[in-house]
This record gives sequence, structure tokens and C-alpha cells, in this order.
Amino acid sequence: MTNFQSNFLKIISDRGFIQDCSDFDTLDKLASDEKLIAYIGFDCTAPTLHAGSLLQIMLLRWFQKTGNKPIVLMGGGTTKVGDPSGKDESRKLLTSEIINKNMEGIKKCFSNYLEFGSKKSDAIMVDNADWLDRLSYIDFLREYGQHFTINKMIKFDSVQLRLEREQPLSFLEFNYMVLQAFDFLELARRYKCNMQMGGSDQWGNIINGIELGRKTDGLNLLGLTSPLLTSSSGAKMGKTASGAIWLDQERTPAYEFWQYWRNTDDQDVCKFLKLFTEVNLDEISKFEKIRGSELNEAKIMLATEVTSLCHGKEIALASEKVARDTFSDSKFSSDLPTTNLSREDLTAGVPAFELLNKTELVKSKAEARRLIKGGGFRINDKIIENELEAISDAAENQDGFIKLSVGKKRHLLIKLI
RNA sequence: GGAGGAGUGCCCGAGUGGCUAAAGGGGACGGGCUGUAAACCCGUUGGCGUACGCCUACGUUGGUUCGAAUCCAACCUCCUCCA
Repeated sequence: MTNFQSNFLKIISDRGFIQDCSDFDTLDKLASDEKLIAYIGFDCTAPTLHAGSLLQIMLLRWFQKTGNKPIVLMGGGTTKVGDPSGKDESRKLLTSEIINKNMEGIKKCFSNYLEFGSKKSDAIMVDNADWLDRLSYIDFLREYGQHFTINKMIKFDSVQLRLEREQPLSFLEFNYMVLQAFDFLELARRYKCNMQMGGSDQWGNIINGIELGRKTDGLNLLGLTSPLLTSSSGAKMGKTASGAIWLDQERTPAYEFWQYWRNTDDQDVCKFLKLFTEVNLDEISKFEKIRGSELNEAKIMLATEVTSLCHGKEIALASEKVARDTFSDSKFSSDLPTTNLSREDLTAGVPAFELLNKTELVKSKAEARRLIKGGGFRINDKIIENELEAISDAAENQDGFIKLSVGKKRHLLIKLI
């Protein structure tokens, strides 16, 4: 089915958000009448969200923009159990304190993307610890456990992955899917929520919720999944060598965030423009015909648009300018990421590799050494050939910075204080 | 509960007493080419020291040995068969 009537489905289908749906017809009807209330759940396993969650956030954003009510579900309760989906080994159990702290950080990520409030299509945020924490074991088993068969549960991908890789899957984790199914039911009961969305790795969990709703309350719940994104080179979205790309500026500076998107593969640019920006499709389709270096403009647009949504337009444009100065115009930009260093440390001069090691650009002195030996390190754009070369505060340029570069792309300024 | 097999670096995978910081591949990073791309070619890929070197590492904890990823014991996990 491709001729959707509802704005919601038309848009997200054109933009590439759809992987699977439990019932397109019903979904299309409800969406046309703006009668959808959908939720997406977010784990509280990290102190903030990263770029990998952006797809789900954009999905919720379109959902709201087309007149529907989104529910952001914080997994305060389910995180205590741990979702085995897509993980080849179990994670360490997080304490309640950490989970709660993480939740606070994650909540902040949504404010730029969704309107929260009490109006009809305003988003609401709830925490499944509110009901999961209170469950009593025997009652829960008797009431809901009878609706799940092990026969079916062990066929789920999340379970199969562990079995195939001969990794343990604890009974605790095995329960996750039951709890998520119960979440869906509970949200349906409390908020008349009638749809769950998520990445395609959540398909099994979503189906469980739909079936539970039908068996217990005779509900007709819907499920919709989006493709699990990897870049064309196969890497997971939002991960780089130096770690995840976080949505929080404290963890990932806006300039770095912008760079992440700027460095998108040629093959992915249009796909990403559709998914992660609101640039209209006509404009994107122009880029689809372009091959070669002209695509760089599309990448810049992608980076600036994504950064605008996340951090605001001003910051996005600033990041764009820094990039143009640094890369296109070979100008010095004092707005590159900056690290402070005490001037005293440098007056006597330190070996180049040690200076490099003082920064986030490398993880160890050995790595710094290797990098320099391989010709990948520059100070003030000049290649440093000897890792022992003494660097002093004389390297400070007229703007009061020392510019360090690793490879062609990564730059860092040192400010002496 | 019993019998047998297995657990290696970011991932896959070789290694069954010293020559092993551990083959090979993938990934990642750096260099070259280029467009801050892809593909390709070259190099690097545990930490500390300028370096002969030292430390940490082959599921976990102990043991045997001059010396252990390699042998032994216990424990954890997985697989196969039996109950």
C-alpha cells in the first residue's frame, strides 16, 4: 500500500521512515482523523541521547506536526532490567540513582524537537517506573504471564542472537519483552495510546504489546517501525572512533556535531536530508541527480539543518562558518574547539607528543607518538616530524592560540592561561 | 545431576609449555590520491620509557613450572549427548 491519505503516513513514507507496520489501513484512517496517540520508549542507559536516537525523535516530531499526540516514554523501570535487543551480551546493571540521573539528561534532549504541554497534540512524557516498580510478582505472572508462550519468546531475534552467539541471556533480560508489552498496554489504558513506534529492532517487542492488548482488553493497537540505520560503510549511526555523537553540547560540541554530519558519505546525503532535516523533498530531489564534489553543498546543508534543530540556528551557522574558514578558506578560526592549558606548563617547552597527549585528540602517549611518526600531526598547520620536538609558548599565534591538528579533519585550539 | 567439548585483542579467528603483545582477516586511525567523499595503494593498531627494557593482557580465581594463552584445580558461561 503506497497511496496514503493521511499527511503523517504520506510524509514519513516519502522521507524513508517506514520499515514495517502492523496495519497500514487502520493507521492511515486514524492518522487522517488525527486520532493517533503514539509512543516511543527511550532507555535510560546513558546520560543523554546520541545521534542514533535522532531518527526516532524526528519520527515523533513529524507525528506531532501532522496533528497527533506523541508520548515520550522514559524507561526508568525497564532500564533496571535491560533490553537485550540487538546486544550480543548483557550490560552491567545500572543503579536506580544512575538511571534517574540519566533520565534527567535525556529529558532535555526533547525540548527542541517536541512541544510539550496539555493541549490536544502536545507531547507528554511519562516514566514506566511509575507502574513497573509497583508490580507484584505473582499477581503479574498470573494476570499477564499466561498470555506469553516461551515457544514464541525464544524465536525473537533478541533471543536468537544470544543463542546463536552462545552468549548468556539471563532470565532477568528475558523478561524485558514482557515488560515492554505491558508498557504498551498500560499506556493504552492510561492515555488511550494506540500505537507504538520504534526502530526495527523493536519489532518483536512491539508485536508482543499489540497481542497483549488484544488478549487482555480487546484493543486494536498498532505498531510502526523505522529502518535501523547504518551508514553506507556499515557503521552504526552516531558512533565515531572517538565515541558517540551526543545531542548534548556538553558532551559533543556543536562544531563536532556539525562535522559529523558534514562528513556523511555521498551515498547517504539525500537519505539523511530526508530523515534528519525538514528540507522539502523537491529541494532534496535536486541533489539526487548530483554526483561529485557539488554534493559538498548538500552535505553542508545537511549539517547546518541538523545542527539547527538540535542546537539552534545561530550555533549551526557559526559551526558552518568555522568549517568554511578552516577548510575552504584555510583561514585561522578562533572558534574551533578550544582547550585551556596553563602557560607555566609550556614555558620550558614540552615534547610535541606530550602536548598532543594533554588533549582529547589522542588517548595515550603511545598513540600520540605513532601519530606523529606517521606524519599525521600538525601544530599551526606545520607538520611535526619529530615527536620529541620541544613546543613552548612561543608557538602561540597572534590570536593567542596554538592550533593542533590530527589528520586533515580534526582540529583543536590550545588557549594558554 | 552425569559425560564430553569450548571461552583468545574492538570484532571474527589461528595458536596447545619458551622464538607470542599473540598469525590472518575485518574494523578503526594516519599517509598518498581526492571533494573534509567512495574506491584503491602504503603504514599503524595494549600501556609506560629516547632506547637494550619494564608492566598489563588470552572467561574468573588459585596452583604446577626456571618459564603458561598453552598443564592442573575450583568457579562462571556456552555447546552436544545422557538423566
